[in-house]
Amino acid sequence: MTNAQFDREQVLRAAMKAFMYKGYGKTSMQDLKKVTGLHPGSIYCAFDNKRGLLIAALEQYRLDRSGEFQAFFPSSQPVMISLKNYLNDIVQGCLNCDAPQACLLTKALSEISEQDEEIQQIIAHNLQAWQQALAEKLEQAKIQHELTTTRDSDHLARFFVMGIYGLRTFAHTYPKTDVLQQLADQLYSDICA
Amino acid sequence: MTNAQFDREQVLRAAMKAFMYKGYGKTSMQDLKKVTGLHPGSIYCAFDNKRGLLIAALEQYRLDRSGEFQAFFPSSQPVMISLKNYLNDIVQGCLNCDAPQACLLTKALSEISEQDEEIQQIIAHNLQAWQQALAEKLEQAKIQHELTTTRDSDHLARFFVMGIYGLRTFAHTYPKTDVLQQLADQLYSDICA
DNA sequence: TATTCATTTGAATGATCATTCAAGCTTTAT
DNA sequence: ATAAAGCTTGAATGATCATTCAAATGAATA
Repeated sequence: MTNAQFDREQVLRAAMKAFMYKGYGKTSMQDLKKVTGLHPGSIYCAFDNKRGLLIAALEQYRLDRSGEFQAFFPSSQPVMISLKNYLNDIVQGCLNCDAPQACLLTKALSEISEQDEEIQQIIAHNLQAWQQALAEKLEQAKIQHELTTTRDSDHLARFFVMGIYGLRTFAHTYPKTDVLQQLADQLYSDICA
Repeated sequence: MTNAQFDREQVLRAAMKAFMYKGYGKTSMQDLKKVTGLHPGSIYCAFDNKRGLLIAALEQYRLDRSGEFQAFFPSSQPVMISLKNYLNDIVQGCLNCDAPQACLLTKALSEISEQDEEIQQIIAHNLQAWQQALAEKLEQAKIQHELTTTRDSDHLARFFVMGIYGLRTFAHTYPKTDVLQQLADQLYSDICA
């Protein structure tokens, strides 16, 4: 019943990419067959159905992004420097049209939120975990006196993620480096103030 | 060939609502038949096809929102008061689950952007027109000395719309009045600063 | 080598979709 | 009242979709 003949991570990353590019609804099983190299039967055996594949891909996305996030914050470096690098990386990601232009989480959230409560919960939970991780970094920055503000770390983190959601949407309408960078810089300095 | 036997605006608003709720892809012609009260043949006669109906609905949405926007800024009232009211109204809109939770423009942008260049252009154009209208209001506020900042009105307007995009996405993950209001207030005061 | 068992495979299935169109109906003009 | 024209109607069409399953294949054991 279960199997692991194929590279699960590679399959999930291929599915992720397809879902990000076309959206969940418009990604057909034929598309998924093509990009994963798996035949329909194998996909159904491993993930139950298309929805199961999305759920597994969301989990892989969470793992990948979580690792990526932590890698941006080495203990050897001031937190706020890392945060700026992280933000700049997101700006670059918005401009790189070939790769995942949008975040899988926000893309899927926008598409599915009204239709599938369970998936909405998964996505909301992942986004909140990301926000919480950011809040922890900001709290650490406050403790290390890199960041001096009376505002609550949770409050700051919420505003920061809101800004990034907005930045990604904005990039869809106007993908120019300088404007996006300016917006990101403004967001960063509003956090510091 | 052409006809106007039915109430075009009413039909387009019904279609808008359906597209906002289910998304373009998942809204079937049967759904559209149900909500518009029009038979498939009539829809094809009036709008060519489903895509044509979307384009017409986007135009109606632009008209509706444009009127709504201007109504928020009566000349009898300070611009910045109107802006705050407008922002608060958006916060309420994010919480009103029954009605268009999301903006049709951003919802369609997220779903269609990679697939249909022409529709992407229409949406991007509409969003930029909205941003431009905001920039004009901010410029007016500066002239009337309601707003004292060295920052460019275009820059401010971009940051503002970015914030609203982000607010709407945030609301999908965490639709609590107080948190959204706090984020909106923060956005407003960051514009003023 | 022969046999058994699990996996892979892709064609078949049934549902749903956007779109079309010919028949029926209403309206308008004479 | 009659005829012509256009509009409404919803069943039919052909394509595409997610999903299934029986046959083919390969691996493992004896």
